[in-house]
Amino acid sequence: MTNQSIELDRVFRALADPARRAMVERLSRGPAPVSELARPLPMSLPSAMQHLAVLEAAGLVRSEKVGRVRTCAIAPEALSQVEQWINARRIEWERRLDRLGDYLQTLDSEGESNGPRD
Amino acid sequence: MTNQSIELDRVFRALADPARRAMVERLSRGPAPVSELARPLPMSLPSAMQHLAVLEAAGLVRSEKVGRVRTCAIAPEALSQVEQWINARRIEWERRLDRLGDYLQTLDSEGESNGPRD
DNA sequence: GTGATACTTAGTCACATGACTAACCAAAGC
DNA sequence: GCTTTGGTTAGTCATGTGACTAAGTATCAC
Repeated sequence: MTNQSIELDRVFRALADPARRAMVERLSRGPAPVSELARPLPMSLPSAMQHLAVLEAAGLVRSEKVGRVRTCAIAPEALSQVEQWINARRIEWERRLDRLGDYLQTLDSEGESNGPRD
Repeated sequence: MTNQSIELDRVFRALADPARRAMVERLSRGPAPVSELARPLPMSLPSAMQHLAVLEAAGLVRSEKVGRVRTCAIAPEALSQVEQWINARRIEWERRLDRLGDYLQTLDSEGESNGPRD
């Protein structure tokens, strides 16, 4: 279990909740205080704060308190990790499908000439 | 709570586990029977099957049983949903940062000419 | 300095998750 | 046909998650 893997765990898990995704969506459009993030959500403020804590633990959100207001902002680096993982998978299966395509085409050519043409 | 959102929940949640990601990684390289997916994992076969069920419920994996062997394959469509969501967020914050950049440049120009030049 | 505002902490509770063993079913192999 | 193999189901259990209320702290506005 690498550190890499544990971070991915946290990021995927953090995004696996509509309330938390709503917060990320809001923050993608600019920084906001806790109360503004919590207001649209159908839950109490403490519950919303818990979600926020999950996002911060995953590195998706940074926040800073000034006076009595905590302002939150998105931290895009964490998302790029997810993108990289997905891209790696896509590359693997596309390469495989290419090989498969080549193979099928080979079969096809062999069919035309009624045997391999080496 | 849209259907879209519920699907995203399931996909993110499914990927938030190293055992399940390992299965997806394996299947990206080609189809495999249940036992091959389970073998490298540090858990019993029934536990592995449960993980597999989560992946299937999320639409990330399809499987078909022939004889006594169930062969699993990746279903790439589900992953593209995730990609789309992440891209949408990136577009939002990049647009915002562009606007911010423009604004800062405006301030800069105003500084040079010592006032707005309209 | 008193009250409202903006969080924060603590404590509780229901339910979901993820692991296990044991037992079971059905197709192969001999 | 009996055994092995590959998968499945059932039932149990510990832990994690996500919600709440109540109460506390630290600013800010007057």
